[in-house]
Amino acid sequence: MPETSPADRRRSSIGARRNPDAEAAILTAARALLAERGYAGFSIEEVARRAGAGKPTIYRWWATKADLLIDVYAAEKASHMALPDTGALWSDLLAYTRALWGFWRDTPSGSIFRALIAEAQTTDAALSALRDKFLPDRLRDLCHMFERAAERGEIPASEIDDRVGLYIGFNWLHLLSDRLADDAPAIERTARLISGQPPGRT
Amino acid sequence: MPETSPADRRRSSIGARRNPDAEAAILTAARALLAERGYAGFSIEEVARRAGAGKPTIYRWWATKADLLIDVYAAEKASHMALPDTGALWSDLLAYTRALWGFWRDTPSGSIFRALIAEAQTTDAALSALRDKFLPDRLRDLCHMFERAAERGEIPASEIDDRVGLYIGFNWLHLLSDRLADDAPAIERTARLISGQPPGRT
Amino acid sequence: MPETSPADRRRSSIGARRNPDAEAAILTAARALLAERGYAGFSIEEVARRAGAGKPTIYRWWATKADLLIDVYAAEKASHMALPDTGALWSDLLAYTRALWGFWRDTPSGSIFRALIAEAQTTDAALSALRDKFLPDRLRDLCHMFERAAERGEIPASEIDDRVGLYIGFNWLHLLSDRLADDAPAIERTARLISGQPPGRT
Amino acid sequence: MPETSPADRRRSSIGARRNPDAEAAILTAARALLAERGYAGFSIEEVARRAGAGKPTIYRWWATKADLLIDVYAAEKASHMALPDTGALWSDLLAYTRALWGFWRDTPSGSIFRALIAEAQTTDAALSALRDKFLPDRLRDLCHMFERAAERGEIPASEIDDRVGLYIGFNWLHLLSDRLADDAPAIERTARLISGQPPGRT
DNA sequence: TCGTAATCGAGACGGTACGTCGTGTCTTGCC
DNA sequence: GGCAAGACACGACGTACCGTCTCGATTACGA
Repeated sequence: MPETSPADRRRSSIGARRNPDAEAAILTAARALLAERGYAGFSIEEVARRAGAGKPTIYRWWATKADLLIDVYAAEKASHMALPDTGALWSDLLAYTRALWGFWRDTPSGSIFRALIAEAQTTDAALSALRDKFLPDRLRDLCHMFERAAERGEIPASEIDDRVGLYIGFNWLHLLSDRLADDAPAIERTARLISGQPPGRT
Repeated sequence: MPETSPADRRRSSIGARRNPDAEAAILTAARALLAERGYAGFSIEEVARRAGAGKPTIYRWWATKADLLIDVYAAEKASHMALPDTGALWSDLLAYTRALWGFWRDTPSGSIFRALIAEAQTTDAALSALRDKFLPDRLRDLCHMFERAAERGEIPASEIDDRVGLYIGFNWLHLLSDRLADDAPAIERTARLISGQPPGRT
Repeated sequence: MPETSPADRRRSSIGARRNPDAEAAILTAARALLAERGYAGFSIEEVARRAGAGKPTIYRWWATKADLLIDVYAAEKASHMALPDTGALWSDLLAYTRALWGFWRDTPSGSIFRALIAEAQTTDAALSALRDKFLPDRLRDLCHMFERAAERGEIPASEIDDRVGLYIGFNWLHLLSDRLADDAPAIERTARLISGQPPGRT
Repeated sequence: MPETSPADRRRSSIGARRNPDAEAAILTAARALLAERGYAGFSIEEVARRAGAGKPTIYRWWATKADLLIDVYAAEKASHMALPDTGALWSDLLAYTRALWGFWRDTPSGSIFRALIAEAQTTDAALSALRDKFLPDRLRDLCHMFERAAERGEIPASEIDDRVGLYIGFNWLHLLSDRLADDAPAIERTARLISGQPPGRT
């Protein structure tokens, strides 16, 4: 009697369409791998191994490593980060920055994002994905915060994009150079600079 | 008569010490390779091939890829970039940014720097080098510009580091996301933001 | 009025039984593929692609690659080769060999046969098919020729099988080592050896 | 104290030249793999795994699978098969055939040879190797036997090549169709046919 | 007359192997 | 001891097929 092996839970096709189980397993495996070994240890080969998936299944749905990283990051971000609304840009920035840096430090997200940027320096497709797909999304998210500030008269509407750019650059710099310690005073000073808030006021 | 064999340009040991010819050949080859093929095509293997060097020779003198990249970038930067002194921070920034972006666009330096940052996301040694050796150098250079502005009363001395940080982040962001086009108005607006210069004045 | 959509030539099920159109399309595609790309390029995947068939349809009707190859070869051979009857074994062999080699050279049949033999070295099922189904068929065909010769007293009846074996081996050797050029004198000499015909007589 | 692990017998480079240890390990692994799993289970990947060798090392020295198979077969054959010299061609053939078939049955050599022929139907390079390198070697070996017979007057010198061809085809046919049983009477009858020896004489 | 059953095309699935590239280490033999 | 050269074990790359699966549609046939 051929007993059903307990470990025999091979995931199979569910017809001529994408299998959400496989997708989930792959994203989970990718996330875990980045958490454990960072970009250096991140390979499609190992993701496939952990997900119990075939490499072609990964390549079928994610043309480049960057596409996979973007999906992993998106899932992560959606479930963790929310834009604050404190009533003032500089305190919004303060809150958001501390949350973001913590998010980057304490979840795999920091590694994922670093991987994504590194990958973009290697592959043209990844660079395009970063520039044309990922960055605009981030920009749009953050713009809301600055638009509210503009509506409140804290900053000129014409400076929204430039200030958002400064803010993103500030965050990238600290992420990429591994300086995400929660240095509250420094973050506060920079938040004031970006929001145009003179020091001292609360 | 010592016949000059046409193919006989093998570079050999000059005794028990570093051969500067080999070093120069390696740095030159690395620079050229990054210029032609970017970080994606940059490998120790190929550098050795082009330099007519043995791989162990490279590993002997540069423990990591990042060390090699730093040397290549240093040689490059020294020979090209000078800090402007126009008498006002915002016009200093305008001039320097346009020069820097042009430098990054038109020489291999942009590729080299991108490679260095990418490498730092892969290798711990490279990350340390970037954070502890490379970044402080850049900071120090730029501080002079901002210190002069502080002396002129354009910005508070306490904000120098934060403004320099903002400025570096701004440049990194554009380099890494491949947006180095010479968009003069955008650069000018950002220069004003960073220098605290209200729009409209010259 | 049943409008004839121009692109609507999808072949569908005709009920709970084998669709002869599908079978024909698959055999045709397999034949064409072997003709164009030989055994190296012969894959079930590609056959399905060309035939516009689903892979399971192929696997349903032909358990192994060899089964498919046998069917393709059978259809091919039936339509082309006839046994000569010249009145003498050695001239029968001469005629048949030249016809066979030409057949192998000028139609896909050579490729098909080579594929079949190669496949038999990989798969046990194919080996069995070759040994127990295919080879006996060939033997039986050729035996007629030799039996007639035995009746004419050209060769002893006891040697029929051995001589047929020699003849088949001779043909296989030339097919598998890609030496099917129409070298008339060599073929004639070998035909004489196999038929026991002393040289010089006609 | 970093004790040397007992399993730490990684084979390394011995300088800029071929390492005979690696070569031997690869040939041995290839032989064993073919013995165990036949051509179906023979892959460069698995050979590398068993030999503790890198795939590039194999590809460096053997451009095609066929080249590797030829070397494995050659080593095998040299160490096992010797040409008999009984004083009569038909008994030479009898002895050699029985030895050869036994060799093919009882050592991996049969599998190796079958693999080689199969491979030649897949890859042009393998076909060339078989036709231009391997077969001529076999032919030359066997010719000696037939030349001696010609000197003794048993067969005409003009028929040597043709008879050798018949003999090789006979052996191939039986190898490829898996009929290597030691059927002494059939072998004897065929040996007589090829050697032109009338039945009954000793 | 209408379910049931087996067919069809399509294509995703987990895998294995392909042949290539780069890694960092090692050794040789010359200088 | 530095040097060019290049072999070595390793492992990732992205691709091609394998043989299995599940789908939704299309018929034929039996209840």
